[in-house]
Amino acid sequence: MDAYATSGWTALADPTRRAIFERLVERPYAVGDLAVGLPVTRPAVSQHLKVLKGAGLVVDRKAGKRRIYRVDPAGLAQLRAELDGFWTKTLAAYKAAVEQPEKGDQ
Amino acid sequence: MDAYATSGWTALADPTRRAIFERLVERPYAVGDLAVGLPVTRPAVSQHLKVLKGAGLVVDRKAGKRRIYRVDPAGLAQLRAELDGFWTKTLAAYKAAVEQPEKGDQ
DNA sequence: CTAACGCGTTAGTGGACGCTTACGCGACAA
DNA sequence: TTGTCGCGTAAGCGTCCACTAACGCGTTAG
Repeated sequence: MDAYATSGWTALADPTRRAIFERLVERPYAVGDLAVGLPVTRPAVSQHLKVLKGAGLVVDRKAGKRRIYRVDPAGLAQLRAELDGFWTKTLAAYKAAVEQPEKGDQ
Repeated sequence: MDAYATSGWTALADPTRRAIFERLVERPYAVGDLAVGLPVTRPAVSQHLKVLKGAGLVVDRKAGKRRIYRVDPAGLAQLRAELDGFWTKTLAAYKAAVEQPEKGDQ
Protein backbone atom coordinates (compact mmCIF):
# COMPACT_ATOMS: atom_id res chain seq x y z
CA MET A 1 0.00 0.00 0.00
CA ASP A 2 3.06 2.18 0.15
CA ALA A 3 5.78 2.68 -2.44
CA TYR A 4 5.02 6.24 -3.44
CA ALA A 5 6.99 7.96 -6.14
CA THR A 6 8.25 10.57 -3.71
CA SER A 7 8.17 11.10 0.03
CA GLY A 8 5.55 13.24 1.68
CA TRP A 9 8.31 15.28 3.28
CA THR A 10 9.83 16.11 -0.07
CA ALA A 11 6.41 16.92 -1.48
CA LEU A 12 5.66 19.43 1.28
CA ALA A 13 9.12 20.97 1.18
CA ASP A 14 8.39 23.55 -1.49
CA PRO A 15 6.57 26.65 -0.15
CA THR A 16 4.32 26.93 -3.18
CA ARG A 17 3.37 23.30 -2.92
CA ARG A 18 2.68 23.69 0.79
CA ALA A 19 0.44 26.67 0.02
CA ILE A 20 -1.51 24.56 -2.45
CA PHE A 21 -1.85 21.76 0.07
CA GLU A 22 -3.01 24.11 2.80
CA ARG A 23 -5.77 25.24 0.49
CA LEU A 24 -6.82 21.71 -0.35
CA VAL A 25 -6.98 20.96 3.34
CA GLU A 26 -9.84 23.42 3.66
CA ARG A 27 -11.90 22.04 0.78
CA PRO A 28 -11.56 20.47 -2.68
CA TYR A 29 -10.39 22.72 -5.48
CA ALA A 30 -10.13 22.75 -9.24
CA VAL A 31 -6.73 23.49 -10.75
CA GLY A 32 -7.67 26.87 -12.15
CA ASP A 33 -9.21 27.98 -8.87
CA LEU A 34 -6.03 27.03 -7.06
CA ALA A 35 -3.92 29.08 -9.44
CA VAL A 36 -5.96 32.19 -8.60
CA GLY A 37 -4.27 33.93 -5.70
CA LEU A 38 -1.01 32.09 -6.15
CA PRO A 39 2.05 33.85 -7.59
CA VAL A 40 2.56 31.13 -10.20
CA THR A 41 0.85 30.16 -13.42
CA ARG A 42 -1.67 27.37 -13.82
CA PRO A 43 0.75 24.87 -15.40
CA ALA A 44 3.01 25.29 -12.38
CA VAL A 45 0.11 24.42 -10.10
CA SER A 46 -0.61 21.40 -12.27
CA GLN A 47 2.95 20.20 -11.88
CA HIS A 48 2.86 20.67 -8.14
CA LEU A 49 -0.37 18.69 -7.95
CA LYS A 50 1.33 15.91 -9.86
CA VAL A 51 4.05 15.76 -7.20
CA LEU A 52 1.52 15.82 -4.36
CA LYS A 53 -0.41 13.06 -6.07
CA GLY A 54 2.77 11.04 -6.51
CA ALA A 55 3.38 11.35 -2.78
CA GLY A 56 -0.12 10.08 -2.04
CA LEU A 57 -1.18 13.31 -0.40
CA VAL A 58 -3.95 14.22 -2.84
CA VAL A 59 -6.33 12.49 -5.21
CA ASP A 60 -8.08 13.85 -8.29
CA ARG A 61 -11.50 13.36 -9.79
CA LYS A 62 -12.79 14.35 -13.18
CA ALA A 63 -15.79 16.68 -13.22
CA GLY A 64 -16.62 17.68 -16.75
CA LYS A 65 -13.89 19.87 -18.15
CA ARG A 66 -12.46 20.50 -14.75
CA ARG A 67 -10.43 18.25 -12.46
CA ILE A 68 -11.11 18.39 -8.75
CA TYR A 69 -8.29 17.73 -6.30
CA ARG A 70 -8.72 16.88 -2.65
CA VAL A 71 -6.49 15.73 0.21
CA ASP A 72 -6.03 11.99 0.62
CA PRO A 73 -6.44 11.23 4.34
CA ALA A 74 -4.44 8.03 3.99
CA GLY A 75 -1.29 9.78 2.83
CA LEU A 76 -1.67 12.45 5.48
CA ALA A 77 -2.17 9.80 8.14
CA GLN A 78 1.03 8.08 7.09
CA LEU A 79 3.00 11.29 7.52
CA ARG A 80 1.37 11.78 10.89
CA ALA A 81 2.36 8.29 11.98
CA GLU A 82 5.95 8.85 10.93
CA LEU A 83 6.13 12.11 12.82
CA ASP A 84 4.54 10.55 15.88
CA GLY A 85 7.29 7.95 15.78
CA PHE A 86 9.88 10.71 15.88
CA TRP A 87 8.09 12.28 18.80
CA THR A 88 7.83 9.08 20.81
CA LYS A 89 11.47 8.16 20.28
CA THR A 90 12.59 11.66 21.16
CA LEU A 91 10.76 11.50 24.47
CA ALA A 92 12.20 8.05 25.15
CA ALA A 93 15.69 9.36 24.48
CA TYR A 94 15.06 12.18 26.91
CA LYS A 95 13.88 9.82 29.59
CA ALA A 96 16.96 7.66 29.08
CA ALA A 97 19.19 10.73 29.26
CA VAL A 98 17.69 11.70 32.60
CA GLU A 99 18.17 8.23 34.04
CA GLN A 100 21.76 7.96 32.85
CA PRO A 101 23.09 11.46 32.22
CA GLU A 102 26.69 10.28 31.82
CA LYS A 103 25.77 8.00 28.94
CA GLY A 104 23.69 10.47 27.05
CA ASP A 105 26.39 10.91 24.43
CA GLN A 106 29.12 8.75 23.12
CA MET B 1 9.26 32.13 19.69
CA ASP B 2 9.06 31.33 16.01
CA ALA B 3 10.77 32.96 13.05
CA TYR B 4 13.10 30.17 12.06
CA ALA B 5 15.50 30.57 9.19
CA THR B 6 13.86 27.74 7.29
CA SER B 7 10.75 25.62 7.65
CA GLY B 8 10.84 22.23 9.32
CA TRP B 9 9.27 20.76 6.22
CA THR B 10 12.04 22.03 4.02
CA ALA B 11 14.63 20.85 6.53
CA LEU B 12 13.30 17.29 6.53
CA ALA B 13 12.86 17.17 2.78
CA ASP B 14 16.36 15.99 1.95
CA PRO B 15 16.81 12.22 2.43
CA THR B 16 20.28 12.56 3.90
CA ARG B 17 19.07 15.18 6.35
CA ARG B 18 16.14 12.98 7.29
CA ALA B 19 18.53 10.09 7.91
CA ILE B 20 20.56 12.29 10.22
CA PHE B 21 17.44 13.40 12.06
CA GLU B 22 16.20 9.84 12.46
CA ARG B 23 19.46 9.00 14.13
CA LEU B 24 19.29 11.96 16.47
CA VAL B 25 15.79 10.91 17.42
CA GLU B 26 17.24 7.76 18.98
CA ARG B 27 19.94 9.50 21.01
CA PRO B 28 22.34 12.46 20.92
CA TYR B 29 25.27 12.20 18.54
CA ALA B 30 28.55 13.93 17.80
CA VAL B 31 29.12 15.11 14.24
CA GLY B 32 31.82 12.60 13.45
CA ASP B 33 29.76 9.70 14.79
CA LEU B 34 26.87 10.75 12.60
CA ALA B 35 29.06 10.79 9.52
CA VAL B 36 30.02 7.15 10.13
CA GLY B 37 27.55 4.98 8.24
CA LEU B 38 26.33 7.80 6.05
CA PRO B 39 27.30 7.98 2.38
CA VAL B 40 28.52 11.57 2.76
CA THR B 41 31.54 13.24 4.28
CA ARG B 42 31.69 14.88 7.68
CA PRO B 43 31.50 18.46 6.37
CA ALA B 44 28.31 17.55 4.54
CA VAL B 45 26.83 16.31 7.81
CA SER B 46 27.91 19.53 9.46
CA GLN B 47 26.09 21.57 6.83
CA HIS B 48 22.95 19.49 7.22
CA LEU B 49 23.04 19.98 10.96
CA LYS B 50 23.26 23.70 10.37
CA VAL B 51 20.04 23.56 8.38
CA LEU B 52 18.30 21.41 10.98
CA LYS B 53 19.42 23.83 13.66
CA GLY B 54 18.17 26.77 11.61
CA ALA B 55 14.77 25.07 11.45
CA GLY B 56 14.73 24.65 15.23
CA LEU B 57 14.71 20.88 15.01
CA VAL B 58 18.02 20.26 16.77
CA VAL B 59 20.23 21.97 19.34
CA ASP B 60 23.95 21.60 19.90
CA ARG B 61 26.11 21.52 23.00
CA LYS B 62 29.85 21.77 23.30
CA ALA B 63 31.59 18.85 24.96
CA GLY B 64 35.33 19.30 24.86
CA LYS B 65 36.55 19.05 21.31
CA ARG B 66 33.33 17.50 20.15
CA ARG B 67 29.91 19.00 19.60
CA ILE B 68 26.85 17.01 20.62
CA TYR B 69 23.62 17.42 18.69
CA ARG B 70 20.20 16.36 19.92
CA VAL B 71 16.60 16.81 18.81
CA ASP B 72 14.80 19.91 20.06
CA PRO B 73 11.36 18.77 21.26
CA ALA B 74 9.96 22.26 20.81
CA GLY B 75 10.66 22.36 17.08
CA LEU B 76 9.35 18.85 16.63
CA ALA B 77 6.21 19.73 18.58
CA GLN B 78 5.60 22.70 16.33
CA LEU B 79 5.74 20.51 13.25
CA ARG B 80 3.40 18.08 14.92
CA ALA B 81 0.93 20.84 15.71
CA GLU B 82 0.99 22.05 12.13
CA LEU B 83 0.37 18.58 10.80
CA ASP B 84 -2.42 18.00 13.30
CA GLY B 85 -4.03 21.17 11.97
CA PHE B 86 -3.95 19.72 8.49
CA TRP B 87 -5.49 16.54 9.76
CA THR B 88 -8.29 18.24 11.65
CA LYS B 89 -9.20 20.50 8.77
CA THR B 90 -9.13 17.60 6.34
CA LEU B 91 -11.60 15.66 8.45
CA ALA B 92 -13.79 18.74 8.78
CA ALA B 93 -13.78 19.16 5.01
CA TYR B 94 -14.82 15.54 4.65
CA LYS B 95 -17.66 15.94 7.06
CA ALA B 96 -18.85 19.02 5.21
CA ALA B 97 -18.63 17.18 1.90
CA VAL B 98 -20.83 14.40 3.22
CA GLU B 99 -23.44 16.83 4.50
CA GLN B 100 -23.52 18.84 1.28
CA PRO B 101 -22.15 16.66 -1.51
CA GLU B 102 -23.27 19.03 -4.27
CA LYS B 103 -21.23 21.87 -2.81
CA GLY B 104 -18.08 19.91 -2.29
CA ASP B 105 -16.38 21.66 -5.17
CA GLN B 106 -16.77 25.01 -6.74
C1' DC C 1 -19.29 21.06 -36.73
C1' DT C 2 -16.93 24.92 -34.71
C1' DA C 3 -15.38 27.57 -30.98
C1' DA C 4 -14.12 28.14 -26.31
C1' DC C 5 -12.87 26.29 -21.91
C1' DG C 6 -10.00 23.56 -18.59
C1' DC C 7 -6.28 20.83 -18.00
C1' DG C 8 -1.86 18.04 -18.69
C1' DT C 9 2.56 17.92 -20.91
C1' DT C 10 6.76 19.36 -23.14
C1' DA C 11 11.04 22.00 -23.96
C1' DG C 12 13.95 25.28 -22.23
C1' DT C 13 16.07 28.20 -18.69
C1' DG C 14 17.70 30.38 -14.34
C1' DG C 15 18.56 29.63 -9.69
C1' DA C 16 18.90 26.93 -5.64
C1' DC C 17 21.14 23.11 -3.31
C1' DG C 18 23.89 19.10 -1.87
C1' DC C 19 28.47 17.48 -2.11
C1' DT C 20 33.60 17.53 -1.91
C1' DT C 21 38.16 19.47 -1.14
C1' DA C 22 40.88 22.62 1.31
C1' DC C 23 41.57 25.58 5.02
C1' DG C 24 41.32 27.76 9.80
C1' DC C 25 40.17 27.71 14.66
C1' DG C 26 39.49 25.99 19.40
C1' DA C 27 40.35 22.06 22.72
C1' DC C 28 43.10 18.47 24.84
C1' DA C 29 47.56 15.64 25.33
C1' DA C 30 52.61 15.16 25.46
C1' DT D 1 54.66 24.98 23.00
C1' DT D 2 53.92 21.55 19.58
C1' DG D 3 51.07 18.12 17.63
C1' DT D 4 46.62 15.99 17.06
C1' DC D 5 41.77 15.72 17.11
C1' DG D 6 37.04 17.40 16.09
C1' DC D 7 34.47 20.71 13.99
C1' DG D 8 32.80 24.76 11.12
C1' DT D 9 33.33 27.31 6.93
C1' DA D 10 34.63 28.92 2.12
C1' DA D 11 35.07 27.95 -2.65
C1' DG D 12 33.87 25.48 -6.54
C1' DC D 13 31.13 22.35 -9.18
C1' DG D 14 27.45 19.31 -10.88
C1' DT D 15 22.72 18.44 -10.59
C1' DC D 16 18.11 18.89 -9.55
C1' DC D 17 14.04 21.63 -9.61
C1' DA D 18 10.54 25.28 -9.95
C1' DC D 19 8.88 28.17 -13.38
C1' DT D 20 7.17 29.94 -17.96
C1' DA D 21 5.68 29.73 -22.75
C1' DA D 22 3.76 26.89 -26.21
C1' DC D 23 1.23 23.06 -27.67
C1' DG D 24 -2.27 19.15 -27.79
C1' DC D 25 -6.30 16.64 -26.06
C1' DG D 26 -10.86 15.99 -24.13
C1' DT D 27 -15.23 18.37 -22.92
C1' DT D 28 -19.15 21.43 -23.21
C1' DA D 29 -21.80 25.17 -25.50
C1' DG D 30 -23.44 27.49 -29.62
